[in-house]
Amino acid sequence: MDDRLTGAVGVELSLVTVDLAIFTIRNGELAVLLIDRGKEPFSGRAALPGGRVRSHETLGEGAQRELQEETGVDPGRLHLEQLGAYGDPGRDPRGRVVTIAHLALGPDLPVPRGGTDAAHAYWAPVEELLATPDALAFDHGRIVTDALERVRGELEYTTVATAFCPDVFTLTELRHVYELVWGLPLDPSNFRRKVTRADGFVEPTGQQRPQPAGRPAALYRPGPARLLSPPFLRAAVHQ
Amino acid sequence: MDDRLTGAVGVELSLVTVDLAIFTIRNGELAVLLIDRGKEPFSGRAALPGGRVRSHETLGEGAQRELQEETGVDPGRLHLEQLGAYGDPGRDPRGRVVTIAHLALGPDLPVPRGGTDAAHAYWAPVEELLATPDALAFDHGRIVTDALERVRGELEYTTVATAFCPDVFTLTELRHVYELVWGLPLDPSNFRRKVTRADGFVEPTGQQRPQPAGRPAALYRPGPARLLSPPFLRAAVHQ
DNA sequence: TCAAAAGTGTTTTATCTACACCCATGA
DNA sequence: TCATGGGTGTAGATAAAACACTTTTGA
Repeated sequence: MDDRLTGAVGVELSLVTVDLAIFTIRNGELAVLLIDRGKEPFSGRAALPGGRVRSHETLGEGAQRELQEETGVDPGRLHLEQLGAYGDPGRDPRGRVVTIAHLALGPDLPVPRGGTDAAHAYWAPVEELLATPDALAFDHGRIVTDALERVRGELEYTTVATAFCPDVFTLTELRHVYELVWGLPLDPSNFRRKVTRADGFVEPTGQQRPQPAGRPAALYRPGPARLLSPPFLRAAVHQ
Repeated sequence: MDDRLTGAVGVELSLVTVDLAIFTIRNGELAVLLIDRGKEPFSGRAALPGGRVRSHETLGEGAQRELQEETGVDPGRLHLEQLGAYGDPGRDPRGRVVTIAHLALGPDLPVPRGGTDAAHAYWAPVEELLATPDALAFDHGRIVTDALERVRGELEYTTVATAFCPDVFTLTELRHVYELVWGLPLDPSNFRRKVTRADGFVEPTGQQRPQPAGRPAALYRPGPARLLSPPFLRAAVHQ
């Protein structure tokens, strides 16, 4: 990322990168993966992981490769989608850099190993980050905000919430995902009804998991459906 | 768009363009603006309007400029949003070209004037286009498909449908937008109720418009709301 | 006065919300 | 047997779907 963008003035070429907003739930809060930049620009500042798209790969493949490089996790276990392109002329002081931001969701992942060019990689609580949007390098604060808004919306009409859960999970765990991402409490019994009624959202495994206290909980795995019908609306019309 | 992308191999630079899927409703059907390409590659094939992003402008500004160049319409009257980035290595035979596809919606626009590098520009019915997805150059068939799916979804939970209407419109005209985009009939009375109940969707002007036959219709203008609450769900659970 | 399109009302049905209540387990 | 969390049932409010019905105009 350090090469000077020698002005290809006539042809107006750009450097194209992918950046990743990788969310997970750790210690009961929503967290995003950050790296501490070891190089200029923004040396010492926190940033989203990312890197150049190589000439032979698609944008999605580039994002998947960076994802694996930064987290060391099998990308097949993560939900990955494109968020959007960010290309304001001033967003990178080195010159024109257009980044294709991606959004990844995963279960509580192992502490990431340091990426190739990343000195440190660590999970940062999203809540703190939103309070100080300029804490991140480039326009990455904006990207995190947009990514979070995307996730909040997608929980309403898709089944991606299961991407935050391990292979098998309880309905209480799934409800915690909604409560943490939306930042509001949900009625346990109504949530259970909606999830089990929605076709293909979750499938019972037939197994149970003992709890620290109380009745053991039934375990479920993700179902085949990607879209949620009917959707879960987070804020009904409340006059 | 004709310059050879002389391989900047070491630095892997890309040409960044914007492409526009501009939808309107003409003659009772949904139409998208196409141009006939006059140059290689895909000379003679139809394509979406678009062009290079200039070094000083944001992606949105580039899209807005292309929009004005192709349609000659004040961009303030159109709804414009980013759709997504398309950058598969093989999508342009000249080399790596990443395009940031945008989506624009507008009322029945004047027949577009030919753009700068576009021999012809014309409105093509979307329905015919979907039947022959390979009719378009590059991956533009895919972009049109994705754009249409985006519009269909946004009608459910936003107020963008008014972007298809002129400054003032009747509720029947607004309903026709939904019916055309979704491709299914809606109950007029229930539609009316939902629209007028939804806060900030439309505002009555107090005026009326005589109809070719029957009672004159009340005229409305777009309201201030951008999000629709509660949303309009197109296909309820019909087990 | 008739046709046509706008606009209102009503009935039925489904769904959401809130909350009471029961179940299964460990201590 | 008690506390704890999982899980079920139910009554009232709210909204959606279907469709009958009324209103207003031009011919």
